[in-house]
Amino acid sequence: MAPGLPGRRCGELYSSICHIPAGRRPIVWEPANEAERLRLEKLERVRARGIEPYPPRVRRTHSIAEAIALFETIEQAHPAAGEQAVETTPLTLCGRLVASRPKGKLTFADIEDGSGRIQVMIRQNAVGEELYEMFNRDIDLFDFVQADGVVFRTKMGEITLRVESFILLSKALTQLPDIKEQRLEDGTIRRYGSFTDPEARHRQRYADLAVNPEVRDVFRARAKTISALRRFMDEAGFLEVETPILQPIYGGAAARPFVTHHNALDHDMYLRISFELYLKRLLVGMYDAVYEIGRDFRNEGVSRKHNPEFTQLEFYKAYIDYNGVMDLTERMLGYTAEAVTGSTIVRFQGHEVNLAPPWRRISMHEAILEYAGIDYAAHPDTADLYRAIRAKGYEANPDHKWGELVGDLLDVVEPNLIQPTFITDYPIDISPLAKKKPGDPRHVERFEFFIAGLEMGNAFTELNDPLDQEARFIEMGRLYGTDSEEAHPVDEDYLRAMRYGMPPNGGFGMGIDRLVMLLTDQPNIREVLLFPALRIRDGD
RNA sequence: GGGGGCGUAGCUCAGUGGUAGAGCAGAAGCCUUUUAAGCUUUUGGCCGUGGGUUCGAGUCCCACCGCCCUCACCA
Repeated sequence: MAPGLPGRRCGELYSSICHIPAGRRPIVWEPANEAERLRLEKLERVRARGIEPYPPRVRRTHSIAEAIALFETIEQAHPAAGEQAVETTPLTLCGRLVASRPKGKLTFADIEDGSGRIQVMIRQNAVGEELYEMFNRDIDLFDFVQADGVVFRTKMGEITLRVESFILLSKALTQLPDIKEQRLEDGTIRRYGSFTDPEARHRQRYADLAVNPEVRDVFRARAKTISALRRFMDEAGFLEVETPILQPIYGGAAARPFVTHHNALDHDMYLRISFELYLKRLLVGMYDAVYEIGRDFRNEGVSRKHNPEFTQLEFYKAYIDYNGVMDLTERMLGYTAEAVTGSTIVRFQGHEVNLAPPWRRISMHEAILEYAGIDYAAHPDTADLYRAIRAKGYEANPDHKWGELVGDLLDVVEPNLIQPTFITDYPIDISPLAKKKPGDPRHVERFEFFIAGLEMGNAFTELNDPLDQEARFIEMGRLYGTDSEEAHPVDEDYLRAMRYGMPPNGGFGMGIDRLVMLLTDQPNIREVLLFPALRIRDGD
């Protein structure tokens, strides 16, 4: 905030407290509005009462969920208590004040911690006039408090902490968006007020999480997803490894990298765009099955399905081909869906999909014939295929190679692939790391799989012929040679590794963010990233 | 990068070229079993930023910034 605007007085006050020389005042927070100014005044008033608003010591005997469970256990053990009040022994709870209903010398409020929410009852008689006044005058919504008391059930049937005393744990100087909840007869909760602006929610995710419990649930599901995948891989006999994120040569995908610079070594480095080439080196090193879960970085546009950094699972397993990878994929996702949602049947944006194996397997040729009505095998000439695509009314890039035109047709197919589907056997010129299909020089043993119209992952029978691989790298380099931005460097060390002998193997890569989108029914990747990439903006 | 939409109080949103509004939050008062508490009173605005048209712009025009959708890009 610029000097001279309202609230400056408080900034000056803080400057003087901090002994900042005049003219050298650093950036000091100043209240942005009347509500914040009043909160700052309250903080000073609390200090004036001789109370530290951010005390170093906390005591908590139970989480809120534990306290409620404890009460319910006691209540069930004394069913004949009748009119006799049932209550717990004294305990201490901590949490954020999220609702307050003062009624004269009695106040009902709600506090919330990470485990849940409970009503607290504060009576002037119980806590004394001074504390009671402080609670109503100086404690605001969203402050953190610690409260001692016993848990009982009110006349209205609400499990409640009857407060004997309390202390302020942390003063909130900025108000969060206020959201009220009404519990209906059937137990559902109706909410009033909302914090929904996606920009504000993503730039200030902490506020989003603080007031929107369902957003917290999304990231719990994300954590469960990753831990289920890891459990599945571990139990399937895979070794979890970590490979370099900072790489001297990037590869394994056709994406533009982020470039950075190592000062001491004085050379440029790249943030990885895939794990592939490092993980396959490990098969040369005689691990039979490896996987990695981690972040990839691609310097491309952002969209509903793309974030510049995203989380990927890749695995490579010796002595299987892409058919074996499909078997593993089905089982892995069925297992993960079950672990996260309790069922293999998942609802996503109005669709109901069943992730239980087996999934449909259909070749790219058949899929394009079925959904785009084009028999691309009947058009082996690039210009001919281009005309056939245009004749059907689809867009096509005239500069694309034959295999790229085929790949483009997948965009027509994709929205139709609602139930989990493996699309198999891709054109070779868009698949430089996959092994050729026997007896078919134009295709490789590769599949991608789609669920609810989303492309989820990519896998092949991995190419382990070092000379074929070298030829493909050179072809790639020639292809992209005209465009330095997309030039693909030849990874000589990777070729050397292959020349030592690489076992036949099947490899797999999957975007975990998209899987979380599917399992949490979120249509936008930003909703499953805690801090999605946003343009830098003043003040954020 | 192209096309479309949006940007007004802390939050969610109204607003016809003519005095900037509502609900909730906030403040003051009353209230000892409330629970979206209630009743009374009330504070709060660079209408994204900068130009322009006009007697007069939140509103119309242009540019820029940001967000959303979409296309392109993206194995």
